[in-house]
This record gives sequence, structure tokens and C-alpha cells, in this order.
Amino acid sequence: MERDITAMLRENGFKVTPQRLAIYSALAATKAHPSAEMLFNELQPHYPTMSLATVYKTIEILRELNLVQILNTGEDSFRYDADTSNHPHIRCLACQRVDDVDPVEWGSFYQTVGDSTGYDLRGHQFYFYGVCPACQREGAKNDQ
Amino acid sequence: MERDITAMLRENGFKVTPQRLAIYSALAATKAHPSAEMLFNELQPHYPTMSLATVYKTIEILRELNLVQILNTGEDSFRYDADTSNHPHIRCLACQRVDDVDPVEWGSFYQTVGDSTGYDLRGHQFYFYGVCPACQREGAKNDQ
DNA sequence: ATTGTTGCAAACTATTTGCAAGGCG
DNA sequence: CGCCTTGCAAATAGTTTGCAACAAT
Repeated sequence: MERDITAMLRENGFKVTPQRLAIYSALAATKAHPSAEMLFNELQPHYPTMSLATVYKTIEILRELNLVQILNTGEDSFRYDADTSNHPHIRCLACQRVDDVDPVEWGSFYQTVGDSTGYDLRGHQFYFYGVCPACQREGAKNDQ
Repeated sequence: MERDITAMLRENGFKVTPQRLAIYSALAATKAHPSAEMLFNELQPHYPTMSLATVYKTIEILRELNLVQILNTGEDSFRYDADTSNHPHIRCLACQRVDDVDPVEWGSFYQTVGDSTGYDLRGHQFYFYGVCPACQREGAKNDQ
């Protein structure tokens, strides 16, 4: 699933920097859907000069190149996903982890939404909310 | 669909104030899914002392009483909806309006999501993105 | 009279931006 | 070497909070 980001950057007139490679690699290597701060904290030890501003600037470029999608699960910060396919996500209301949900078979449903609203559809996001298996085990209360 | 908010507030130990009635009435009377600022601007003429802080505080109470749901369509502010049913929403990428989508028939799909993730499901949000009929007519460019 | 509420202003936080120093090509 | 990028710090914007005056019960 990981793309050749070096070529992608060059072809689009962006310079290849260690920070950009590190941020994309971190995103492509995880299914945790990290926030900007989570990425920053993970990369900080190996890239001591890494700044949060660079994380945000890089993510914006990656989004332009369609190498990353931005998730909005209803928290106070965004999550980022190097899997740009249109799959649903689910967030645990107790520990806030964000997981993937297997892609849904749309069939004629998508068509129906376009017809009933008159919109020219360009995309969608599906979010589920619940309590993850681990939090169920420790009888977590349903926060948030 | 509008509930007896006066009784709801009293029964839950909240006082009934003109501001609270006005905010809920405004939400119950529209399908525009207003943001806090939109509500504030609409109510300001009739309630000159209305403050944004009161809008936020009131919405939090209404959410606790399940009289309002909070939408996160990916803009930089939240939208609010007095229709607390679990129906999908769609936002125009050109003019940012947010519309309802007819509720979807889930059938066994919801069950499938619970089974495949192991989550104890509590809710979901579906967001669609596209260009609304009005913006299509004026050949709007697809912003955002 | 008591207790909760309002509304101003200040605080907070995620994100964005300006700009001088530094790195890529 | 020229231009883009970095990273610090400051700015921004939505939302939250502290608190004294005020209103609901």
C-alpha cells in the first residue's frame, strides 16, 4: 500500500526532505490513525528538531498528493490515514482508539443518495462509535 | 418532532430561561444545521444580550438531555441538529450548506460491523460530500 | 433566600502563518 | 547559488471557563 513518496514529491515540484519521508513512513506503517501530536511524539526521538508545524505542513502536501486522508471522528483534533480508500472507521468511546472497519458494499445505495439529494457526490465518510473489546473487558465506562 | 423542553429542563434540575427556549426553538425550526455562530447571529436581534458562551453552554445541556446532536462534517466548527435520529448528512463542498439525507436501511449491516470489529456499538455518523444542486447550476468550483 | 444562569472577558487548544536560518537540487 | 523548507514564535479561531451580577424557583 505504501507508495513511492520520493518520486511523487519530485514529480510535483516538492523537495524530498527527511522530515517528509519520516512522516509518511510513520503514517504508512501504522493502523492507529494518529493525530498530528501523536505523529510528532513518535518522531521526536529520532528527529529531535522535528516541529509540529512541519507535521502539519507535510500532511497538507500529502493530502494534495492523495497520499493521506484526513479523518474527523468528532474529537478535538484530526486523525490521519495513509490508506486513502473510502473505508469506514470506528472510535472507542472509552480509550479513543480509532480502528478500521471492513469496507462496506455500497451497491445502489450510493446512487440513491445522489438521486434523493440532487448532489453531485464526491466522497463520504462513515464513522461508528462504541466500546472496543479491550475496554469492554475492563468494564470501562462509556466516556465522552 | 419538537419536544417539551420546559418540562425536560425542570425534570432534570435545570432552570428554564428565555435563552434556552430560544436556542432550542431556533434549532427545532430549521433544517440548516446551524453552527454556534449562525445560531448566535440569528438570535441576536431578538435577544440583544445573548452571548456566544450561552449558546455553547445551552447546547451542552441540550446534548445531555438528548435534545440535540452534534455534527462534525469536517469544517472548522460544529453543526447542531435538533433531529437526534441517526440520519446521514451531506455537505456542499462549494457553499458549505449541510443537508439531511434520507435515513438508510441498515438491515444486517450494522450487525456485521459489530461482529467484524468486536466493538459494542453505540452510534454512528455518515457524512457525504459533493456539490449541491444550486452550486452545480452556477458552475461553482469545488472548493475546500 | 437560595441556587443556578448569564455574559463579559480571559483562557485554552488545535491549527496556521510569518520569517530568518538552513538544506535540497 | 537559488529557491524551497524548516522550525521557532506569534497569530488565529472555535470553544471553554472564571466570576460577579442577575434571574428562576
